[in-house]
Amino acid sequence: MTAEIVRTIPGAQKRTNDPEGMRKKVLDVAEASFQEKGYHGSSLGDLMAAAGVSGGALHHHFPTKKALGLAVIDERVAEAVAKTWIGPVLAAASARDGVRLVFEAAADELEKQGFVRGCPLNNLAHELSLADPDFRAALARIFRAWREAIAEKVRADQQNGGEKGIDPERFAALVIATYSGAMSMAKTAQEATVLRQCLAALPVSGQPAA
Amino acid sequence: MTAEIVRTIPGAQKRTNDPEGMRKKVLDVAEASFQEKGYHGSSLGDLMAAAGVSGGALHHHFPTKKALGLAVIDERVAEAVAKTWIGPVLAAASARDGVRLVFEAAADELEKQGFVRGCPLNNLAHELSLADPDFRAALARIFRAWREAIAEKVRADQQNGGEKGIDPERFAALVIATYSGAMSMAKTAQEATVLRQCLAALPVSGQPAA
DNA sequence: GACAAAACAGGACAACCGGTCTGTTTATAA
DNA sequence: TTATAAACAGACCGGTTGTCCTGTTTTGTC
Repeated sequence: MTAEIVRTIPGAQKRTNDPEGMRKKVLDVAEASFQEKGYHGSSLGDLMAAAGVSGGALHHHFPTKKALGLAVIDERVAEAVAKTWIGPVLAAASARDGVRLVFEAAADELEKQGFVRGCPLNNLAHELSLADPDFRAALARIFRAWREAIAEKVRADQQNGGEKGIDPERFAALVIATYSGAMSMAKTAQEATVLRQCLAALPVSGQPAA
Repeated sequence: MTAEIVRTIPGAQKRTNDPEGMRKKVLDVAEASFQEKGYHGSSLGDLMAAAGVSGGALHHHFPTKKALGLAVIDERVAEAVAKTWIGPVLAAASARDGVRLVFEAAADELEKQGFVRGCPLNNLAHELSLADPDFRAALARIFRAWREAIAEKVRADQQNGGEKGIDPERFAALVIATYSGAMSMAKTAQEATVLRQCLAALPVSGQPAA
């Protein structure tokens, strides 16, 4: 054992001018393109050009287009739902408050951008759920985690004496369905007002009346 | 003016063994395929084979694939929404009753089939809204007609002394968004229970509580 | 029957897509 | 230094797609 001490961690290679790896760049471009043009509407050639990546590099990190799609779903879409929905709801004073905050934040964001791309999860769910069982399973997992997080928040509120008289599972289903459908309508109409209308009609405001 | 009286209407020709026209056959096949495999996922070759139509015939009735897509949206999807939603709601005793009936009918149908294809309008809306302005406009028209029909039913109920305390526009937005989102979740989970959960959480039952 | 236009049939084509293949560079370990 | 394998580069190929083009048949009009 006259060899020197290893000074680099095996498996953690870094490129000269690419400290974070080319894989991340591809995922960034793919995530954006899948949302705007869909999975089938995004060709690998387009992604390669947009990311500045050669065909060999892309094939090295993602052997097939399906592998890239699954990576986007598992790593990016799931993270987006966790960041924009699950986190804020769990951090809010109550489930109802959290839902209202997220709806308002989403509407504000859409109006600020002036362009509605839709919900990443729903966009891919519609296109890929019936096309491939693996895609469907990956998307269903995200929906389930989303629902369970909201339902669990309601149960926690109820143990603290709040949110009486509502069914956790039903509330979670209603909230997610309404949000998804409202984003679908907003995307088609290219207008965010329907999101605020749905929020006002939901039983999360002062007067739950529709 | 010695000519005889015309005895046939110009432009209303009929084929020998095709009394209803080949155009209808193509629309039937395209409508079904677009819903299951999407617009981009349905190749003209597949449609030609499924409909038993030659390329020349298809090109004669629909010069481009986009023309076929617009025809499916304008003639079939709009009609489907009118038949399964607008009609039953207008015929019901009240808007709330109508919504509940349609939700239950949809859930029954899904459970009977054992397979969830999703809402035709939403499926195409997600795939085509951002892809083409003409598609988006056609789909937005259907959404708008859907919303206005439900809102108008609520207003009619209110003039008859019912459905007090609810905003017609908000109610319509909530109902359609919830239905669309619930169908999206049902499609991804391949299960119809979420539809019944959303119905129970909607303010159309005896106890509107979520 | 003669003529014109619509309604089809079916092949051909250029463009594109996803995947594969063979090199070349770079980093790690001995 | 040298061996080794990962990280890329870039050309290539078979298959598919949407569209177009040229014939042939049917339908309606004079």
